[in-house]
Amino acid sequence: MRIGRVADKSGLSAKTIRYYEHIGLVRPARDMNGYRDFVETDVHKLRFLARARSLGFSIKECRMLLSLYEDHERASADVKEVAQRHLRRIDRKIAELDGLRGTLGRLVALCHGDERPECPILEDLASPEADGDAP
Amino acid sequence: MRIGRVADKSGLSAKTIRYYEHIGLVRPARDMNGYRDFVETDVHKLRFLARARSLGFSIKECRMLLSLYEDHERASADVKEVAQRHLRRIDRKIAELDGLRGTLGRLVALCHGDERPECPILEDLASPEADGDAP
DNA sequence: TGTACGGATTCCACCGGCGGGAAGGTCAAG
DNA sequence: CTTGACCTTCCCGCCGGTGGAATCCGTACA
Repeated sequence: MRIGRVADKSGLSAKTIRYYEHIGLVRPARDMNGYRDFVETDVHKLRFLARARSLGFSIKECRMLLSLYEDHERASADVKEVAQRHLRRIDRKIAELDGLRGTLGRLVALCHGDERPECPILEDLASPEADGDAP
Repeated sequence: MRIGRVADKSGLSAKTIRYYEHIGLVRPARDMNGYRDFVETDVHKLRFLARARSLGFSIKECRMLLSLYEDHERASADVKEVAQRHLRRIDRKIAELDGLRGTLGRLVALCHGDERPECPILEDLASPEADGDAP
């Protein structure tokens, strides 16, 4: 199967699939003419990768998950640990963004947003003494 | 004032400050010996940039905010729009991460995390038919 | 037979926002 | 005179690809 078809079936772009081969995530065979020749297991792998990436796992984590997937002697604890680490990272990121949203939301609410130059947003940026929470 | 001192005062690294000069955010003078020579307004600008970056604004947005800051004829509406766009971006990102956390959290909860190879996480990655929400 | 076209190949460059580190210049203290 | 703390420029690398150029391959059609 050629790369275009695989792209359609996996949901990844041909570019991305070539990149994944480049970094060793898949190893498709080659035809006489030099074209990549993917078999079903390659497609399956690529779908796995697409799904894992869509859940926010890094390439490195995808590599680990893939090798766990292919290791039928694996312990589910190992998989779970990878996922939990990612979950904690997501939680940290959400907390960080929530903080930003709070601060920024307060500033935006304070700004009149009219033709005048006075602007609490710029004032905060220019002198971030406090957090804007003070009474 | 030399770059090390400015780094301390602004909270940015010397590397970052050089980079900001490179992309035209600051234009410090130079001493006879070639060293950058920052004045107070440079430091002020850099603190402004550090604060804006810490709120998650992109470099491009920082550039806009800085030019609005320096334009005393500005309309606060323009500043507010930049901030609101960023706010919406943050909200989208949070929503996305919340979705990931939901899916991933369910999968992690389902996984026994023991020595056995059975693993709902890998099963989902291998065949993402549904979202895991179906009864 | 020519040729037009869709798809494939390679390679190089670029994105943001820096960080690391090499190779060297400058200056004050000891 | 040397040490050490600075400073300079320069290029490479990170992540996870994307875009584009130049070049093949194979088929369909005139």
